[in-house]
This record gives sequence, C-alpha cells and structure tokens, in this order.
Amino acid sequence: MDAAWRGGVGCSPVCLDLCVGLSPVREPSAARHELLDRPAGCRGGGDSKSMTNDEAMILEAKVTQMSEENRRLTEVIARLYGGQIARLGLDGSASPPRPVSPLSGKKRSRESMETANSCDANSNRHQGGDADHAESFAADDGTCRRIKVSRVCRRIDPSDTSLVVKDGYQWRKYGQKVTRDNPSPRAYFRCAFAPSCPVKKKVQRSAEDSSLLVATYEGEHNHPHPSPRAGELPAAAGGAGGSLPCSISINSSGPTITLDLTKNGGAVQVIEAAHPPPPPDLKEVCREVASPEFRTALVEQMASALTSDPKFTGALAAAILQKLPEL
DNA sequence: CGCCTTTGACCTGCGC
DNA sequence: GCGCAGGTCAAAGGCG
Repeated sequence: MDAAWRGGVGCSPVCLDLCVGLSPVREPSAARHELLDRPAGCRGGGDSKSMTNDEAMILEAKVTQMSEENRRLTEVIARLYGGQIARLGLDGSASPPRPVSPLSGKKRSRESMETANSCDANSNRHQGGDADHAESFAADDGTCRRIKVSRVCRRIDPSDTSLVVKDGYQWRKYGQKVTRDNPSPRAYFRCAFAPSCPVKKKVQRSAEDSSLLVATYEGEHNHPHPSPRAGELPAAAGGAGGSLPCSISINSSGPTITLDLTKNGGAVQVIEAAHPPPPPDLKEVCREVASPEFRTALVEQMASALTSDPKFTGALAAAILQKLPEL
C-alpha cells in the first residue's frame, strides 16, 4: 500500500503540493514556475534592473535545490500519510470499500432530478444529471468538470454541540443523520446564498476527537464569496485560500494534498486524512511535521535515504546527463 | 408572518 | 430479493 502510494506521487493523478518555508504566500510554486518558464536572459522583464547570467544561474540553482527539497518532503509526507490516504481511497487505481466521491452511486438519480431546476449557467452541473458524476465521466469528457471535494477540520469547544463551521458562506441545514461509524450526528448543509449554488457541506465531529469538527465541502460555489473574512476556513470554492496548513481536495486534476508549512503562526489544525477514522497518533504526527526540529531531521533523513538509494542516484545521474549540452 | 431548524419518513444504491 | 446505510425530503415547531 505504501509502495503504491509512493509510486502514485509521481505518475498518478495524485499530487502533493508542498510549501516549505519558501515564502509567506501560499503558492511559492507559482513564482518558481515563473522563473523556470522563462529563459535566463529573459527573466526580470518587468524589473528595472536586468539580471546578469550569473545571478540567473544562481537563482536557477536555488530553485533546483528547492525543488529537490520539495520533492523529498513530498515523499516523506507520502510515507507519513501513505496508509491513511490509501484507506481514504484517494488513489484512483484502488477500489476503496467506501468511495470518497460524494456523488457516486446512489445520488445519481436525485442529482439528475435536481438538475431540472438548476441547469442554468452553473458550470458544475450538466444537462442530463449524469454528467454530474464527473469523477467517473470527466476522464472521457474533457469538457466536464469534476465535483470538487475538500475537507477541512476545525477545533471547537467540546461542549459546543452545534455543528457549525463558519466559513463566511450562508448555509441552510437540510438534514441530520447519525452514521454508523461515528456516534456524533452528521449535519447536511446547502449553500443558501444562491438558490442555484450546488455546493453542499457535511459537518460531523471526529469520532476520535470530539473537539474536532470535520466539514466536507462538495462542489464549487457559482457566486462570489458573500463576506470574505480573513482567517476563516476555505470553502470548496477557490479551495486554495485559507488558514489551514493542510488540506485535501479532489478536483479535475485528481486528489491533491496540500501541506503548507509556512503557516506556522497559529496552532496546526489536524486534518483527518483517514476514512475510517485515523489512529490517534495522526494528530501527533501532524504536530511533529509542523515543528522545525522535525523538518530539519526529516530533510537530513530523507537526504540520507535518497543518496543511499541506487535507483535515485541512477535517475539523478540520468537526469543530469540529459541536461548536459551535447558535445 | 416568514425564515430556519429539527426530525422522522422516504428514496436509492450496495452488499449479501 | 432483502436488509442496511447514507442522503434527502418535507411537515412541524420555534424564534425573531
């Protein structure tokens, strides 16, 4: 299982985006790509100073180094979460006992019925209803968009019985159910801001930690955020912004785990990566991952492991050879 | 009075 | 075919 996950990091739809202290902003990779995409001589086009070739090469070397570090940490996270993710069914090749996709199977006919009322400009819904199950259809139809699923956790007061996760959107509760694997009831919400908004939210306390509220967002908002406030949890729309250092989402590009280690100002909130519920030590693992000591040790350990791996060194040599100019 | 929440009933898919 | 479980509906009640 671990091997399957590790193998999936590089070549399966599963991808890991890691931000490791490169920048206070959440997407340092964007800046990196901007650097990499442009030839050395063309960089800094918008700057008043023109960059020399030496500076460009140094920057490129740094970027390469960071990429390598990023890749190492990717593997570490993959190992840390490997078992959990596999159980989650995020690996598209596996056939999990309980699919993560919220729209698989039994929702089909009901979704198609709802489509009759809301098949307007909403790009998330397609006429005919079946297209909603983009998890299975989008692979063949590039025009379809998969339903985006993101999962966030928020720590609350254990005595607080309300299943409310404030994210700035307006939600209408339409159901509550006690599920089998969790004694806490699960609340079902619809986005009440726009009638045609397809986004749904499921909120349930963690079975392991009653002070942890797990909110699962399904779909994307087809309207602007009504009252964007800083520090609130990210909803499905946009998905990228928010205060959580770690999130899992499933979208058109496949399952994505984002761990942002640059956000160490606040307490690290634990994302439940397991379904069924994770072992209790997962939270501890997440805390460790966020600590500088752990990161340092991690890098050293991974560097050691990678350099002692003949496959890695071989692949690295091959990659370097490819980069060398032909003689 | 209108909106929202609650909650039991119903629907649907899946596994046996 | 039947039972189970998740998801949704809709009537009833509460609240401002």
